[in-house]
Amino acid sequence: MEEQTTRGAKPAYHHGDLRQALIAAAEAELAEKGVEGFSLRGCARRAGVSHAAPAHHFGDTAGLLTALAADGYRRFVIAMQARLDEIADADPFERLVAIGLGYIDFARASPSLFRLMHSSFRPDFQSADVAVHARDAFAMLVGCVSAVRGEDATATLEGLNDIMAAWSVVHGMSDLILSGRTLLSTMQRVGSDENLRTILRRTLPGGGATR
Amino acid sequence: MEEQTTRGAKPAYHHGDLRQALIAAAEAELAEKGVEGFSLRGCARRAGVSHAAPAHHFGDTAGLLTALAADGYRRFVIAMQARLDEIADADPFERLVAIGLGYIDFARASPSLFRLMHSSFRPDFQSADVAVHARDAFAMLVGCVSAVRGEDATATLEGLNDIMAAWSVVHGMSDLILSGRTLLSTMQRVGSDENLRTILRRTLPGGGATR
DNA sequence: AAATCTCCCTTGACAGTGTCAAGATACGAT
DNA sequence: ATCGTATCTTGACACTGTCAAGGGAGATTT
Repeated sequence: MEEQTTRGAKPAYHHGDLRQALIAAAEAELAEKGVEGFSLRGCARRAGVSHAAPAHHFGDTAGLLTALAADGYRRFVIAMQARLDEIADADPFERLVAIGLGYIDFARASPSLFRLMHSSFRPDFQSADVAVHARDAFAMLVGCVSAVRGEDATATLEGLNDIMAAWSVVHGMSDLILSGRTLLSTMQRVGSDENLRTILRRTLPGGGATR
Repeated sequence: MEEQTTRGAKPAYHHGDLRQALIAAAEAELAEKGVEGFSLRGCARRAGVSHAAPAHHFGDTAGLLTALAADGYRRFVIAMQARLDEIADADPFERLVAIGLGYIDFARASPSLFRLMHSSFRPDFQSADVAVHARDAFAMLVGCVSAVRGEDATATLEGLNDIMAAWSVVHGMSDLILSGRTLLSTMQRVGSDENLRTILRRTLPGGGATR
């Protein structure tokens, strides 16, 4: 039974599964060198193949980075879902806080991947592989904000503004923590998980004094 | 009267003022190619000098990018100050909103420079030139948040959290707008200046329902 | 005024990069 | 068993950043 013609995890020709091995190598390369130090030939070396081998599977550097970003968004959704699963709480606002913490979890766990997904233009974000997971992530956000508001948040300007506000807070916190040159993030108290939760509770739409 | 020994705008030897010309060329290169497409030799070509000329003034690529980032932070402060100047309002909270709008102004006006300053590790952020202006920017934020709270915001955990929250909202909005792949920022209504002000008024600490 | 000095910049080279073309190799199918 | 095709390698090209060495113009000294 054939799965896919082009993308599927074809069993093994020479290498085993070079496509997957290259993605793993690329993630190591990315984590170690960052987006700006990323090298296609470096990935090939890590995987133990010739310098032109990646081209056959991914076309060019952008293609490999696109595959990385796609996998990143997939795991991004998982990270947010994990925070949702660990609370039995069905309170909509607490669920919004939870995905915010998951968002930050992901950024901290995979800083270079996060940067690739949000601050680079090298991957092709129009790619279907990326778009499908990115939309999932966006849908989680919209869903949680909608639940808090008790209406489809995309229907009204106020709802859209709440989406924008929630996304901004969480994304901004993640990015500031990653840049690491904030005086704040280096202070243990401010960057602690519990304190981040406090900030989110006070700042996310539907929380704070509004609550 | 000598100004500085190393950095001063020494009048002209062969070129006129190559150092300044290179910075201008570098900014054009950055705006056109982005951080990831930035090329030192490209800057030299733009300035009409040989490929190794920049090295003498800036050492290496990181040196030139550091100079760019330093100038970026300088103008970053100016952009925030401009928004402060245009309101006669002395209300502390409105002043906080104003610097937030200035922050976003800068990001929109110089997206690549903004990215260089916040999402790259190539410039040397320990450099004194960068640090001095970056600290000015941070001081503006701390000052405005402190004014809203009526106390030194860095003195208490709640104050630090307000700083973190305010910074996160504004930085996140800027970054999301730049990435441009948010459904939101493409919608005229959400990205409009007046609507951004509305969001900030509702989200920044000391505003919204708290107010 | 002439020679020297010093700084600015150029030239040339090297290792490394991404990408393309062509060839070798091994698997699956006929 | 032969063929076909997907997989990978080899080689080449233009490009990059960085280093070493040299040339040339202003300033300084004798």
